[in-house]
Amino acid sequence: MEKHYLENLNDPQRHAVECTDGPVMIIAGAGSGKTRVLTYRVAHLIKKGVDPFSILALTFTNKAAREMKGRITGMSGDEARNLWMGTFHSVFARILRFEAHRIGYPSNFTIYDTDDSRSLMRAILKEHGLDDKTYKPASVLGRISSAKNNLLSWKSYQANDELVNDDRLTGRPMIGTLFEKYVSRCFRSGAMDFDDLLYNMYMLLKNHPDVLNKYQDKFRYVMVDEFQDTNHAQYLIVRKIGARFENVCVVGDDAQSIYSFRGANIRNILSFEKDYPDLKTFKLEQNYRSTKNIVGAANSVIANNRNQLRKEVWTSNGEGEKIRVIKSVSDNEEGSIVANSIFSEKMNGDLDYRDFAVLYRTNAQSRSLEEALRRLNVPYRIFGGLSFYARKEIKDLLAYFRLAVNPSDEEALRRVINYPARGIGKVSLDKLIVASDQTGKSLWEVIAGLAQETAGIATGTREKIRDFAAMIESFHVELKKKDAYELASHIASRTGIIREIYNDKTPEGVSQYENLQELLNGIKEFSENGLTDLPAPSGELEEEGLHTLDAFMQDIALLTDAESKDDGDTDKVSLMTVHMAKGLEFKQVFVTGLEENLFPSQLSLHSREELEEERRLFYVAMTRAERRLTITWTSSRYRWGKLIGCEPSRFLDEIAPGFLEAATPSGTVSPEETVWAQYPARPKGNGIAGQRRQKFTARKLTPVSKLQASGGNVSAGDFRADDPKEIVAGMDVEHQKFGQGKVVNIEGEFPDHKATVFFQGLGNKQLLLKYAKLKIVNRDR
DNA sequence: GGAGGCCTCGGAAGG
DNA sequence: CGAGGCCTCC
Repeated sequence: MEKHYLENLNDPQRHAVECTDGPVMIIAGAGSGKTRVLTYRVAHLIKKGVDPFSILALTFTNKAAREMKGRITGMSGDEARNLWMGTFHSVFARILRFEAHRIGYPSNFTIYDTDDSRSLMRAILKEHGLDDKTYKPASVLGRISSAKNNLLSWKSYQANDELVNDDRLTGRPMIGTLFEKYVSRCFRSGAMDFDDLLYNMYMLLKNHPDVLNKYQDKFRYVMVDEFQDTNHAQYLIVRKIGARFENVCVVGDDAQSIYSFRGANIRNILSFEKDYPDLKTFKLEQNYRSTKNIVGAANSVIANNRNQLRKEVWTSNGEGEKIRVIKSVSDNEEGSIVANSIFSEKMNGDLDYRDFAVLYRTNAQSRSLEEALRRLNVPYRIFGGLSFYARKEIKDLLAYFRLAVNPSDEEALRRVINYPARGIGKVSLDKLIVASDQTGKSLWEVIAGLAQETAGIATGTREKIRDFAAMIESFHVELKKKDAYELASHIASRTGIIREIYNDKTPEGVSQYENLQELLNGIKEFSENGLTDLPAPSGELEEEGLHTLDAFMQDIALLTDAESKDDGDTDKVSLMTVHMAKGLEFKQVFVTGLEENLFPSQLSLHSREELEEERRLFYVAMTRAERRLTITWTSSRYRWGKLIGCEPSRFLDEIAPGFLEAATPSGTVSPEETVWAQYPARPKGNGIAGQRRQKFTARKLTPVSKLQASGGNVSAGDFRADDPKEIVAGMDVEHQKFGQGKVVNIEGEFPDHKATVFFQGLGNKQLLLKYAKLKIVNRDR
């Protein structure tokens, strides 16, 4: 560590770092060096001789934990490895596995992700004959989730008049019962959902004084990042763990609290002051990120919020450019203005594409922006979207791994009992579930101990079920004998998954196959090196020997980071929602869609609290910009296929005029005037009411990254089918999914004529020509 | 069992 | 409009 590392800090930052003992709250304004203070504080503790094993640092995302740990390692060296630094969920999962026996769970419990929870809830609804329109799984689970986050058990829920009344009033009196069923099904499956990791952690500490004692004693220093995002359960757990030494340091910014919709409770900041009377509060108010114009404009907006802590963010940076506000007449024009502006500023300036970000309130807005960027060949990357582990093929294989570790895992079992197809159909499965319900046994117990007389399942099917159970059992037995990679690849081939997907020669199939290979490669790397992020709860060293599959599976459900795979070309414009942009910074930022009912969202307009959260969201958006901020809005846009008129957002009026560029009238930065000229004809400007979208906007998009990933020759966007009447035997044709093939035969009469087409690698396919979209590649016979 | 049709719904999203 | 879930038909 550098000798005078404290000199890298300004006064409030340094005070916050040096004040290591006793309760501390750091209110960190946007761009004020929050991460720097957190990392320095931990490094400082280590420097002072505090054992890293006794420092607990909790974050919300894996990314934040990873980055911070990396930076601390940079300052303090290898010792940082022993820090307990991770997300709330991963740290608690680690502890819960260690103490699982206390609460009746196996230590290899499964962690259900949102899909698992949903599928379980759907199953429960069906079993109870409840209509999933009235009882929408996601909304029922939402009620359960917020109960758990407020530390309410199903019993307390059912005993709570207010909640029960609410449910009766909304016509869903069964939610309390569903809560109970859901919890017992999870328990029977040896599974916890994300909320259970918090709920059970709290109950573990509350009901087991010796356990509480152990962890209070162990964690002498506790730190919490993004404190404004904590929910009630997280808050109480932190308070409990920190109760012995009271060396609890929380860092946050009330002005950037944008997650109340998922349970974050901004009042925790106020409770914290009440709970710790000798609390020391530090305010980081100097912004190092942005120009005076940007900081001033953002301040003027957030000043409209009534609920906030007093704080004055300032900067010694230069004035910079004024904020641009640009009006357009359609979402398409908004897109071209943004794209055009990026294109020309990249040309004229010292900026790379990666210095630009385009932000929006809702994902649906990305379409017109993408189209515009693509037309100018501006490379971009969309953040968010499907994580690697959320892909179907990955989840299928992981389901087998989950079963190998914990055969009681009902969701995994249901997912793969007939995938790849092995003749155990829906009817048999329903019978098994009925048997499970009647006996109170888990689905696995029913299957594993399948009695001769079980509820009228045919002998042949029973045989198949037995084979399946024996296969899972054999995987289970191998867990400790083989290393993760050996077992994983054995499972992949023994179950037939690999073969199934290898035989699928469609572009999708090929990409699925590559993804499975990537997963297996990751496991191989784990087998060789291990990858545990957190030290073992007891503090002793990791056991020597094999890196087994169950060890690999421990944290995998918690790795939900959206894919951040670089295809080598990282110089791209970033497109993302404002929520995703929190914590990031860019030299130039475009905030789009500043219209009433969009930003602020119309769903936020009925309460002051929600409107203030929207305003904080806009504040977050503005403060992402370092040098230049551009805000756009349009007077009409397509929403759900319909063209609607839009009014400018009230937030625009809240920006103090002194920070704004003189008004830019609509069309001043007209695309036609500049680079547009070089590109294919585009209908003249006024996209106002009535005008249909042009063909290029109606086309389906294939993201640039995907094109590259698949070798550049998949162009779903350009696929145009030919008239089926023209197709005759002998032609070469192309199918959107199956690729190129040769028409072997045509039978039947138009419009019911059917073609037999031979596709390379796929064999003959029967295609009804009135449905199958075929493009003629070669008319020669 | 799988593909395609029909219906519904529509805010943001970490673990 | 487009995605996702369920249902139906072959």
